[in-house]
Amino acid sequence: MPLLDHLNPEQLAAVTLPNQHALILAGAGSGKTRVLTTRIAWLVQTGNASPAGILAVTFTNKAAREMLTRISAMLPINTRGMWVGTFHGLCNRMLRAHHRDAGLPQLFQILDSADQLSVVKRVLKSMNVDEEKFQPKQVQWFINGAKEEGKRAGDVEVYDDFSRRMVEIYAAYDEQCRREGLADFPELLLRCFELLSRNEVLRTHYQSRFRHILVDEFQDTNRLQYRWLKLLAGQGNVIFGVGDDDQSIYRFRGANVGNMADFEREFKVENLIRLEQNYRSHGNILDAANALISHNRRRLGKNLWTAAGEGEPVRVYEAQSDGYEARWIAEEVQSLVREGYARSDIAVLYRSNAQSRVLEHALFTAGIAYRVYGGLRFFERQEVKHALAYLRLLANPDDDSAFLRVVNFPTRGIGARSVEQVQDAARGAGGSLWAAASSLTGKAGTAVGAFVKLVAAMRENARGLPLPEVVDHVLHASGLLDHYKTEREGTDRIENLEELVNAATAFVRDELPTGAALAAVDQAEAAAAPAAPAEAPDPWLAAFLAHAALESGENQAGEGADAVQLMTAHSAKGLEFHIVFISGLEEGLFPHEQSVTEEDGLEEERRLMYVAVTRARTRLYLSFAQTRLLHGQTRYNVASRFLDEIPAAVLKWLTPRGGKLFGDAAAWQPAPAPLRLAAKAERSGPGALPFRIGQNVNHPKFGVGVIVSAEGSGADARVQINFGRQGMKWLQLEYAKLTPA
DNA sequence: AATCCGTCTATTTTT
DNA sequence: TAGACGGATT
Repeated sequence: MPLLDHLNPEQLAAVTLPNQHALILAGAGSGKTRVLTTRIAWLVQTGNASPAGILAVTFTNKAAREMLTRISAMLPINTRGMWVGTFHGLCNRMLRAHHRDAGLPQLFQILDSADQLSVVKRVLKSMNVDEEKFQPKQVQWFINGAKEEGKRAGDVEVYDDFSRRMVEIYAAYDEQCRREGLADFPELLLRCFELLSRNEVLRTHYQSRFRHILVDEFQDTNRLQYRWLKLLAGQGNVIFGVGDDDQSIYRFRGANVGNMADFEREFKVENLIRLEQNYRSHGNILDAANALISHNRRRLGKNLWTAAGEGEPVRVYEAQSDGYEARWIAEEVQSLVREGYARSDIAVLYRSNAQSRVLEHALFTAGIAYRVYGGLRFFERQEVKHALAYLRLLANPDDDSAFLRVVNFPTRGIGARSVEQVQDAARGAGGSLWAAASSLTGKAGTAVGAFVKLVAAMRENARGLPLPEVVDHVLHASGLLDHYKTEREGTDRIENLEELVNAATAFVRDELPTGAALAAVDQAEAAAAPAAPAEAPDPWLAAFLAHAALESGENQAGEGADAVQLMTAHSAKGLEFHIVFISGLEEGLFPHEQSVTEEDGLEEERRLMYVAVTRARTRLYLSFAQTRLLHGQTRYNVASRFLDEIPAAVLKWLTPRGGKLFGDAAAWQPAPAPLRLAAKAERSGPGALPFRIGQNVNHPKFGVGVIVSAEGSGADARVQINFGRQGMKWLQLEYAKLTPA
């Protein structure tokens, strides 16, 4: 079967497994997506499954899209009947189809994290809660955490006044969302889970439909997602899970690697296949990765190998400072480009976003085009959010969040007190702001009345128009375009607003089968759903709004440009590059200092490093700096322990190793102590200190460290030394047996 | 309604 | 150090 050509034995075994639960441990670069998509194609082609019997779930829209594209290339069928999408996308699809059973309005709106935060703030205000004690972010975190545990406010355990109040806030928040017809991200999951567990008819319907459930990135699932899968699997359906416990780097947002082991145990998985052949990296890079990850205790176990040669050694560079490190990277990039590498083949990775600054500066100075990942996405821009708020108000007048966002934007003389009046009236009547505003201003002439009339007119004029024209009408009628025309920096914003019309056009054209749009279609075919009401609101508008919330859009323009790629190690997951720089390999930074106090934190950092290392195809650079400016202070760091965990045999030090004079000594200059600290040390008297600030020293018990500061003189002389993982210590010079390292 | 100023904070992120 | 945010000012 041509479908199965060019698969290696393990991939082939995985693809052609019988209809039983399976867990595929897919190492980095082992052809995971290929196995997943070929498995689906194989199931359909052999008649083991019908397209409609397949549900495949991923974490990102990008991954879902990629899967659909590849399946379409392998199978000459319409992939429409297949449910391929993100957890949130699929839940949204199900909730739209059964909104009545789920207790949601047909046009419920989806809150992204920022929207959710503003609802939380609003609730806190209305409850007169001290925002110092109950910080909105923390409340949001609490609510989402509870939802991901499958708990409603009534299910959360209360152990003190604080948690009691927290639960009250949670309850009030959920009530507010219900009133406004809103669902936040975890709500989509939880609501869908509750729908299926409470409604036997629906559960049976979907259980008998999705005979094959395929899960991508199993290690990233949270508890609720796992339970959702279990529920859908029922007794007879088959789960095909693909994941890599060594690449689990999202525990901080609820991912639970333990789900893999639980799956294996609870489903009595007998088919466990390891994909260990790596098609991405050269041998030395894999050796480095394998050795590094072998320091983790809790693993399912896996060792990557490659048929490619060992390739180049892993290059290591020690810089005096973060600035020097960045400059060196820029120079190296320049010579690579001269060698013929495309800039886009090169990635510079770092642990935290703050590090991008120096790198950007160096690249900019060197005149190298670069692109930074992260930052504001298209649908998160304020002008786009404003436009979407008008659209939301058209679709659902009860959406107070949308109302508040645009009631006075562009400014139309509705001040805080007018808004408060409306809010009071709404509270009194138990209705929405929109309802209160319309009844309050029966006699027009007031500013609020004008706003109500404006939106009502917009709704009327938009009725029956195709989606892009609805968007276009709203942009004009709302005054958003005029507003940004008068603003100094408004040109970009206007472009984005015009882009929103394009997005709507593209949305209608492509019907993005990964999620939202199909909801409208499902509605008709949903077995258990009652007939749609005669005067259905524009399903396209609702679908587009869901799309905007679920898929926040490209990070930035310039996607395809030939530029060096700058990103965090987290964002690099799933990508690959010919050349990879991992910068800032210092204790406290990578591994991050906050991680050592967390349970299993260090192992997660190591997995993150493993992810970073395995992004490289042909060449990998590791670099660190002796000093780094952090929060406006110079920090003296020691090299990351991760460097020690990579076998010396695969490393090639470009600078003398560990400060000792190895190799090309001329290339290495001792770090000059920053002036401020040097002066402080000098105050203790000339000759008092046989050591220099910033110097590497050896301590018989604590090992190698860096002198960070000093005080006192003579017998009182003390030095502060950063021993990295041993921590920061003050040592009395007289007693401490320090030797230069 | 826009601007200024002081205060606070500072891992990682998708949906 | 710098950037974001909230409150007070103009």
